[in-house]
Amino acid sequence: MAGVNKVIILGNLGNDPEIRTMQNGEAVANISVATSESWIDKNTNERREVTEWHRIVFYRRQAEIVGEYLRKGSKVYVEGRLRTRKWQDQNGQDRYTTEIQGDVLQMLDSRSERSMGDYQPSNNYSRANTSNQAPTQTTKTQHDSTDFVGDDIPF
Amino acid sequence: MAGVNKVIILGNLGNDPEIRTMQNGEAVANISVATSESWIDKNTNERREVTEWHRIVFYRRQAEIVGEYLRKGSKVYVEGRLRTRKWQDQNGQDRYTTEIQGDVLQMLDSRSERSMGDYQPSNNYSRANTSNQAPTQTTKTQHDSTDFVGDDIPF
Amino acid sequence: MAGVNKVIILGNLGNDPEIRTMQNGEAVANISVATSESWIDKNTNERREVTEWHRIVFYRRQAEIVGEYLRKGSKVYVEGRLRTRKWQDQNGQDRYTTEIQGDVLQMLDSRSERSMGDYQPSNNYSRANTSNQAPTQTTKTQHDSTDFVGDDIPF
Amino acid sequence: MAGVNKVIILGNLGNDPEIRTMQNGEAVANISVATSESWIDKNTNERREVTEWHRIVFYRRQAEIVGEYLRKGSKVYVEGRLRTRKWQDQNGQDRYTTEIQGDVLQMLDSRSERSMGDYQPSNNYSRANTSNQAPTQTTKTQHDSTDFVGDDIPF
DNA sequence: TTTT
DNA sequence: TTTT
Repeated sequence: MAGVNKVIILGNLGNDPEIRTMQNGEAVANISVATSESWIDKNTNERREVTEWHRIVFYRRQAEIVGEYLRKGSKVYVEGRLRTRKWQDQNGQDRYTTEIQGDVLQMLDSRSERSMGDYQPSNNYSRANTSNQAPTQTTKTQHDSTDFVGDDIPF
Repeated sequence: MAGVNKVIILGNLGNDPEIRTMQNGEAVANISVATSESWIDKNTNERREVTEWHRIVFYRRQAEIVGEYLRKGSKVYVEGRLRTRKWQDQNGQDRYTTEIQGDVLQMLDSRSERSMGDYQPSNNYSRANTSNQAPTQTTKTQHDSTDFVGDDIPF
Repeated sequence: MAGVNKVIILGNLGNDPEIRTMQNGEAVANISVATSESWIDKNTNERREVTEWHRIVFYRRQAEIVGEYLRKGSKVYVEGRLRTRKWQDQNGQDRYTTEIQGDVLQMLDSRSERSMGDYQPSNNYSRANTSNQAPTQTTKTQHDSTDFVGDDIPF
Repeated sequence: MAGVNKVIILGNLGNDPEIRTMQNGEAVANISVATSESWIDKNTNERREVTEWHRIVFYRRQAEIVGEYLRKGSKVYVEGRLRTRKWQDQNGQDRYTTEIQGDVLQMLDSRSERSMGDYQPSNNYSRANTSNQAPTQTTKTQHDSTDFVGDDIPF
C-alpha cells in the first residue's frame, strides 16, 4: 500500500451531466469538464489556446447533487483520483479509458447565475436536500484504511 | 482562458525510464508510476488492493534527470497536468491516450538507496550537472501567460 | 534541497486588497481569503460552521492584477506556498506570522459579476494590460533550480 | 459553506514527534517538518537555500501511528488544512499560531531505513496494529457535510 | 510493471 | 462540448 493519486480540476462543463442508476439503485454521474491553457506563440506572436477535456465520474449522493445542480456551462472545482478502465471494443480489442473519480465537488457559480439560466431540475435524485438551495461543497466520506469497505464501484 | 488542471502522483516506477530524443535534439522521458489503494472487503473481511498505473512524460532537462537518476523501483513525487492525445490505430480508428505531463519532479529515494542498487548511469543526457550527486527536486520553468512561447511539444 | 510546500485555497476575499509598492517600485498585494467548513453537531443536531482566514501575498505583475480586478467578496483560486515570517512586537518579543505566498491566481467571478458591482479600478498598477478585460488566470514564472535568481522578496 | 483549504507538505521531521493524550484519552501528535527551496543568487552567483518549518498536528489513530513510526529525520508526505489558533501569552496579549491539521499521512522511508536507525518504539499508542510492520499510508475519515459530527478538536 |  |  503506497502512493498518492490526486487530481484537481477547475473548469466548466461542456454538456449537461449524464446520470445513470446502478443495479443497486445508486446514482452515477458523468461530467465532461474543460480546462485550457493559453500562451503567445513566439513565432507568429499570436495568442494560442489549447483545451483539455476531463471525464469525471461521481457516485451516490454526489452523483445526485451533480444531476440536480450542474448544467452545461457550470463552473466546478473537483478533487479526485485517476482511474484507467479497460474495456473491449466491438472488435474485441482491448481499449483503455482514463477518467477521474471525483471525491470532492465544489460548485462555483453564484446563486444568481444558477437561477438566471434555464435551470430545470430534471431528475429525482434529491434525497436529503429538499430545499431549493444548492449545497456548494460535498465531500465524499473517504476511506480510512481500517473502515473502508468494499462497495460496488466497478474497478 | 480558464481553469486548473493539476495532478499529484507519488509512487514507484514499474520499469526503467524510456528516453528518446526529439528531432530538435531535446530529450523526452516516459515513466510508468504505480499508486495503490487498499481496503478491507466487508463481505469477505479480506484486505484488497487495486493498483493504478500512471504514464508520465517529462521534457528537456527534466527528461535528462529522469534518465540519469531514476530506475525501476524508484520512488518519485510528480506534479503535472493531464493531457489526452488522439492517435490512430492500424485500422485508422481514433484512439485516445491520457498521460501526465510532468512539471515538478522530486526523487524520494535516499542517496544510500540510490547508490546501493545496480545503479548505472546509462545515457549521456547530463549537461549541467557534472557531479555525481543527484538533484532531488527539479521544477520546470512554468509559462507565465506573457512569456510562454510555443515549443515543439506535440499536443 | 528537498520537499514540497504547496497550498491550495479557494474562497472569497473578506476585504478589498491592500496594495503597496516596494522600494524598487514593484507592487505587493495582500488579500485575506475565507474558507469555511460546516458539519452537523451530533450532540445538538445543529449545523455548525467554522471559518478560516488566510493571508495571501502576491508580488509584481500578479499584485497589479490583484489590485485591478479583485474586491471584497471576490471569489478566487490560489496556489502558493507557506511562509512564516519572524518579526518583533513593540516589546521586542519575537512574533511569527504565517502567510501564503501566491504563485497561481485564478479569478472565479463571471465577468457580469465583476462589472455588476461598484467596480472602480482605484490604482495605477496596470502596466501590460491596457484593455478593460480581466485576465482570469495568471501563473507566476516559477524558478527552476538553475535559473531562479535572488530577488527582493524579503524572506 | 464554501471553499477549499488544502496543504501538501513533503519533507523531513526536524525532531521526534511530540505525543500527548487528550482528556478523553485520544492521542494528539505534533511534528515539525522542513521543506526547503534553493536557487542561485544572481548577484553573488552563489547557491542559496531557505528552509521553512511546518508545524503539523494529527489526532487519534493517525497520532498513534505518528508516535509509533516517525522519528527525527523521517521523510513524510502530508495532506492537511490550515488552521490558525488564537491564544494569549503571559501578558494577556492575543497571539496567533498557524498550523496544519493533518488529514493524510504517508511515510516515505523504506523499511530498511526505518529499521536501520536507532528505532525504538517508545510509547503505547498502538491499538489496532500489533504487528511490527508500519502502515505506509493512513487516510483519516473525512467528513461528509451530512455525517461529520462535532468532536473534541479545539478549533 | 512498482511498492508495502 | 465549456469558458475567457
